Amino acid sequence: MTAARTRARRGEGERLRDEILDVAEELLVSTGDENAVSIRAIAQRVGVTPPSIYLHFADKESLLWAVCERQFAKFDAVLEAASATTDDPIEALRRRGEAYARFGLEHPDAYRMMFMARPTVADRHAATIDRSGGSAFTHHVEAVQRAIDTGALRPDLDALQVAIFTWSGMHGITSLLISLASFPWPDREQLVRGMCALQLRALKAEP
Amino acid sequence: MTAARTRARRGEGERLRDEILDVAEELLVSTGDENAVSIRAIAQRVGVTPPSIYLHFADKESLLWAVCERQFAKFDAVLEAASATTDDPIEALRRRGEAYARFGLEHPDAYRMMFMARPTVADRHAATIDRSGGSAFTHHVEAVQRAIDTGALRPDLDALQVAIFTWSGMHGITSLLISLASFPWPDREQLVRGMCALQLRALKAEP
DNA sequence: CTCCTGGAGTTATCAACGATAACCTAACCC
DNA sequence: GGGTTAGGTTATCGTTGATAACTCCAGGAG
Repeated sequence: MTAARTRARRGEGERLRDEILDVAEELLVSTGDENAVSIRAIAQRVGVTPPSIYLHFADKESLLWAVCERQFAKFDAVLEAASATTDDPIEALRRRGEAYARFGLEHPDAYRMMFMARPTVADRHAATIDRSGGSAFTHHVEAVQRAIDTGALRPDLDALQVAIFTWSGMHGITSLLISLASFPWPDREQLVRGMCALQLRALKAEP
Repeated sequence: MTAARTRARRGEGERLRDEILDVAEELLVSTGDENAVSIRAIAQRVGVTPPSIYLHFADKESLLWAVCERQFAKFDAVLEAASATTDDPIEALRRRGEAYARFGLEHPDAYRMMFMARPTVADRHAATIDRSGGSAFTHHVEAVQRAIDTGALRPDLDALQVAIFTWSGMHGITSLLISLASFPWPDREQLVRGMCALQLRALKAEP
């Protein structure tokens, strides 16, 4: 189907690994259906036979987690970029929150893999999560800490707990919007902004 | 494997349907793995051959949604019971929230089906959701409205929006705890209570 | 130039899954 | 007591993830 691949040279085996990841990612976003990402579909698109995949990935799950790892990097970059557009630590938190939801709604399948995966799956690949998701979470905790340090948020707050709460809030609205498509939601943007505002209201220092 | 079934009498066909649902539910909670709930596994446990399942359910998805419908009924009952233990509308909201999280954490697979299903799935069975999940949501909106009407929550709030926000918040913490099992969470109970408190703080009327 | 090692990828095959078509059969009604 | 039909079964299909065993060819050693 796809143009015949020329066999990779010695030591160039890694090339196929990257191609597989590219195709898997593209297949995921273009079809918008995780089930469409089958080992066979990937192999066909890459121009290779299914067993070749297993030369580079232990199983399908590992492959999907490798894709996930890439997404985490993008995700982290997007949030960091969003919060870097302002000096106000509260405004930075707001922009992080809105960017979070936007990322999830624009890449629902990636988001699903990152934050709504099966517990068994997450367990087996805990190391991957720690590496790739960990840095994004750390950045979030730091952003919260800055807001506490400057007195913008209540000083009695614990940055880690606040980070978890705000994360939960934005994850809640994002994942519900993704999963319950048939629910009669009001305007999405307004919901996201409202959720951000609600949480900040509870956390901001009294004037 | 299982004791040989005696063929159902005329008009008792529905009996098999119920047995299938019982087994599917039991399989889901006992294995804790949605993949373990295969048509074949169910059929074997019921003591019947796989095609018989299709006499009562159009396909696997419909079967799972029927299970889901039962869970929604339980879920709604649990939340209503929790909020009925107090007359204070704020306390009722808190108890609803904590009961929500407890239900999710105690029945993670059921919770996953109810609130974390695929959008395509949710779309095809939108009617089912509206019927079974709708009443639970309606009850929640009513609880919020009571709190607004008594002046416990800020009077400028819209009950529907507040219901969505509080739902999102509790769903956020619940689903993250379910999905990201390997994350180094602090104490679960404390997290859940903290999330409830945080949201109520933002919504309560000024003293 | 020849040999031969080992990295790269294929062919053949498995078991399990969801689903369907075609068939059987026991229960009930007249 | 014989047809009708609800309540199943047998046989089979296409697809999936996965593995064992083979082939092929680049490239270094002699």
